[in-house]
Amino acid sequence: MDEQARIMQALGGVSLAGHSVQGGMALPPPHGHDGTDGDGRKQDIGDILHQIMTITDQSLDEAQAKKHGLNCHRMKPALFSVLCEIKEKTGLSIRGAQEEDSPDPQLMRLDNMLLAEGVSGPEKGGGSAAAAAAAAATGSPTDNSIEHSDYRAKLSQIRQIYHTELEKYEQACNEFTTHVMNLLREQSRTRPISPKEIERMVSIIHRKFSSIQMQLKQSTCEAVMILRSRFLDARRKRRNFSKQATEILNEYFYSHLSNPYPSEEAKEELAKKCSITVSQVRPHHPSMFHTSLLSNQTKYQTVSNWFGNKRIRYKKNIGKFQEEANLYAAKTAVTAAHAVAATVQNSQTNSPTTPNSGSSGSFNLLNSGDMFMSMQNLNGDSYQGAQVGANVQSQVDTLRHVISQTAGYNDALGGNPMYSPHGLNGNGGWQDATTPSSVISPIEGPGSVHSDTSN
DNA sequence: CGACATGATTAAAC
DNA sequence: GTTTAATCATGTCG
Repeated sequence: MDEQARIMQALGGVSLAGHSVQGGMALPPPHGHDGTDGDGRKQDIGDILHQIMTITDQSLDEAQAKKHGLNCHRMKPALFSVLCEIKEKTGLSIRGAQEEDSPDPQLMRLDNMLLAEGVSGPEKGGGSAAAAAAAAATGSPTDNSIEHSDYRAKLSQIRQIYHTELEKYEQACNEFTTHVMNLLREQSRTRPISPKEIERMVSIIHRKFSSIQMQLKQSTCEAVMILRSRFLDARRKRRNFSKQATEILNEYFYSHLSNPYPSEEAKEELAKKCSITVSQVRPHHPSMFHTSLLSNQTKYQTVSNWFGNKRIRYKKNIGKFQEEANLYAAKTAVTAAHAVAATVQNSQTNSPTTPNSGSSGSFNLLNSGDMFMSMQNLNGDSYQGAQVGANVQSQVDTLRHVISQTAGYNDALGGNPMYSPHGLNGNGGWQDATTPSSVISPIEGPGSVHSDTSN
């Protein structure tokens, strides 16, 4: 304590001497007081500085009183201008030290992640309640959709926490900033503070708070990652499709046997019909943070998987799928027959058929005449497919199958194929559906198709 | 538990 | 980018 006082004393002396306080500075006129000797003045200044330096050690009331005393002190203006001068001289170096804040790449990465995951972006779908409602709305809410809504709920929980925390931080930051600004404004009465300085202080505070926010963002990202990895792990456990779903997929497959490559629209339609939810959809490479940016190709990956597997497995062992093929062919044939009847009626009532791709529930036919032609020609194996649209082709596939059955060639014994996989060419690939130049002869050697059940 | 079924993943070809 | 073919990993059934 003694030493501090001594330093204070020395400091006062030096600074005052160095800056010609005693000379031309705007000191209060000496005549106002009786203490006109230099020593007394020095003592006075030393006292003031000492009070300033030790102001933080005192209680609030005491400090307040001292502050008031200082503000009213006759030496105050003089000290103020001295401080101004010192500041002006040292200000340059401070200003030079100001660094430009560059956008933090780490922070940007975190922001992008949170945005991609829908944590920081605009609320979509109305949160978990909407997700649950959507899950309930689908005819048969599968386990997957429940799982998915669970995921959504958890995500929205994280989202909520993140937002409240962020808001808290922002509020605290603002409060603290105004507090500091008030303090500085208050202090500016005793010491010179430029607006630039206040600005700088504010930016420092903001930087500090944003570093805290970054921690929040980081931990939020981690939480999402953990949630996501758990969710993906859960999905990794394969779930078989519902019976209805496989039925729908099989129906499509066997009615498009000549070209079992559903278009994107068809896949979408099938996915919808099968209630294959997004939870059953995942990017080809299950890397993090991509679901919200799913492209169309990956969107119906599950349907594509199914068709890929089906094609290869069907081709590998057609014999094994005979029964299934017959079943679905017969099933679709009924629908087709109904469609034919409907079309006949339609053409009679002079209503033109409008193309309605993707809706396998209602077939579109060019006209009834063509359809009958097709059917007749099928028996004669001279069908010209080029004129017929793809949707008709699917019915042709089915009908041909049925007709081939009723035509009575060959028996169904010993696993012999009831109909030949006409869409399949000799090389084991599917022909182009738009140009089924000629139908494979039904009198194909049974050996060429039935063959092995070995694997 | 083992065999088979089936959805997903992968490399390679296109 | 898609598809094929092989393979993995899990579900299911007896």
